[in-house]
Amino acid sequence: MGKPRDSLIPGTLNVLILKALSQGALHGYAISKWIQQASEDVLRVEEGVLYPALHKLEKERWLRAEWGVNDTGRRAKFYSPTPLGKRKLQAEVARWKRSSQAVSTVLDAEEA
Amino acid sequence: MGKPRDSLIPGTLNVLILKALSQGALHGYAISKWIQQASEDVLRVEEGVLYPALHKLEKERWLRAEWGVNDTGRRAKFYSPTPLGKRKLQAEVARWKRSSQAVSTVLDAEEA
DNA sequence: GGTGATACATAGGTAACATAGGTATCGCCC
DNA sequence: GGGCGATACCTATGTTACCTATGTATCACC
Repeated sequence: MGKPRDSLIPGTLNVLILKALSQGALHGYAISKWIQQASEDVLRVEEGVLYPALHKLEKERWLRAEWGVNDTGRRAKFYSPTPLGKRKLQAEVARWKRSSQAVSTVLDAEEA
Repeated sequence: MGKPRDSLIPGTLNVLILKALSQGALHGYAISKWIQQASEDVLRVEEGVLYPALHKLEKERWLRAEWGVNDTGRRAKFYSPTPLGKRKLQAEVARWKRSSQAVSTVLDAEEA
């Protein structure tokens, strides 16, 4: 089962979730759609991956969750970042930039 | 206090190895050093991670291995890419660019 | 003869993602 | 009123891939 990692780059899901919530609370399904649209359909987060990740982030107090109602009247669990989560977003974005830049530098290297 | 060093981005090791070998055969230890230097010391590949990865790539016929002697006269196992490995390098570089660009696009998106 | 660098290797643990299922509501169309 | 797709949540299991620790051996150097 757990085959090639095609869709997501492992290790990036948490920061993508935090980024999705940086503009305001969203429920899980909307987070998934937001990431998909913001990435112009390159990134897809399957629900079986998203929900366990949200539960873990809530448990670690990066996010807090609250049941509510969406704009069409349906029940949904809305997530928003805690202060810790906001700090983590900044740190994780910086880490991504540093590491991904390093990888790109290596892959662009004109070998000597 | 050197530069901050992060663990590898999961899924990038194979392509980094292939890139290291794109200009000619190298032995394992030299691959590790090459990646470290090409990334300006940001990326570091521990030996316990590198050697199993090399064995796997050899088994999957991305690489072939040959025992030889390095320039100081020591025995070492030299790896070089197979034709399959060369195709995989191109494909993996393209996949990395596409996916990493998508992540960066999302993380750079305007916030509220 | 002790230390550090080179060079290879395996073992055990964990985190993360992929896949596959499951429940339930709602709107729409036939 | 039955079927279907979209929305919205959830869990269970499999597998990969990396992390850490540990081991062997050679060689240069002081």
